[in-house]
Amino acid sequence: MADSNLSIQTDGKRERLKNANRQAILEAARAVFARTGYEATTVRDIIRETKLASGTFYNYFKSKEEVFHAIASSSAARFRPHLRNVREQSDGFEAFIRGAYRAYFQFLSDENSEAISMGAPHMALIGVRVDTPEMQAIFDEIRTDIEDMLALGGTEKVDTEYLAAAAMGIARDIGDHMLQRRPVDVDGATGFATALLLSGISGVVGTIS
Amino acid sequence: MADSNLSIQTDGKRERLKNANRQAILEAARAVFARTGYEATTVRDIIRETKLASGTFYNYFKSKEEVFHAIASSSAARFRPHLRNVREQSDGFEAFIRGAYRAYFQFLSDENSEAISMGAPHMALIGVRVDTPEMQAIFDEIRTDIEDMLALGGTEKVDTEYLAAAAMGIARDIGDHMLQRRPVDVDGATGFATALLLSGISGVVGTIS
DNA sequence: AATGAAGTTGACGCCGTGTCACTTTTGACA
DNA sequence: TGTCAAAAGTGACACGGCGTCAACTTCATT
Repeated sequence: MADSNLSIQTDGKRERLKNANRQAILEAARAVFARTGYEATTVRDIIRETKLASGTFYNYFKSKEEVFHAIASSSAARFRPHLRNVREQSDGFEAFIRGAYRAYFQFLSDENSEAISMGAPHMALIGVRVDTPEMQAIFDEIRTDIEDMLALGGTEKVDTEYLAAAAMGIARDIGDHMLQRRPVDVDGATGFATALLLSGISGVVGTIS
Repeated sequence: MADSNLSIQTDGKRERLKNANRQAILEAARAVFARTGYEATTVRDIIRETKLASGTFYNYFKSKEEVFHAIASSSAARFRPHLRNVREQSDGFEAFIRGAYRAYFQFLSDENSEAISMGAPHMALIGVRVDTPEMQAIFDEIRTDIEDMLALGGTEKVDTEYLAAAAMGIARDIGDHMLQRRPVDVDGATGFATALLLSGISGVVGTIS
């Protein structure tokens, strides 16, 4: 048969080119969104930053919205390994929570460092709430982590969905405010969020509505 | 002079008409956003739901984005009195927090009741994060409330900006999840958020980064 | 009733979108 | 190395939403 070396071949000029183009579009989109703001940018604005023609854009993405989701997804995908590290290296619940918050705030700071150094002209991508499958996956992962950890502790039942939601809500909003301050203080945000959540949990254990 | 009855006159067919038109556009926009989703709706879609011509839209709003902000602002503006009631009628910090969360979750439930009963086809307006001056005002109000209440208790210094941010982050995310559950349980969400925040605060008092 | 100001109307020009027929590039096979 | 089909790139074009504006209608004032 002809499937000796089908499917995923990273070699071959074709594949490399396709990959490079996709990356070029993503990078251009990232830059333009940051500079111009999501609403105001057009597909042409994005493609103009690359060497490609307008039609080529549509070989890779269906619309500007899809590029945006791809960026958000890749952002979430890049975060997951950090979270995995934290989970594996943490000894106990408190360490996990602290590590997860630190990882998130650090990640946020890194991802927005460009926008921060530019004085955040369009506040980059923060403030835009996205709900991709990747995001959902992270939520589920965190919820499961919390469930596992609390189960180990032999504590009573908790509404882990609400708890995970609250943990992420805290992260999101404190993160936004952290990015507004100069200098950006990852440790401060981490300490605050961790202390708040850990103390808070003791209040909701046994409070399954 | 002719300024006997200038400025704000609610009577007069002219004023009434203008007001009615503005309301009609807002209501139509609300409906179309809920049905079609924000991104997909066009100004024409909105105006088609009214008896007005396309050009008239622009006598009232600069763009679809501006209508959206007006809706969000009015939503926030309608919430503020509830918050004021809570503040005035609450005796002590705990009562205030609980009252504020209950007011918010109840408000959220009411505002989205239409979308909820329709099975939330486009999840209405939730999931879209807006940052209008009205929203900012609510944030400031809550932050000030927290500062005042904590000062009365004679507690140590707290990073009230982060605390207010966390309080609102908790509200937002738990609120979103509350709306996904059937039946929508305002009391459950209120209890959870209140318990979490109140216990959590004891962890951050004295933790000013 | 007359008049001007305020508000409405919808056709129009502009511009971004997404498509598609055509061209160029790539890699398989001889 | 030359041939060829499949894959990818290109940009002109038709379509549709946007915002404007000159003409028109309604309102309020004298």
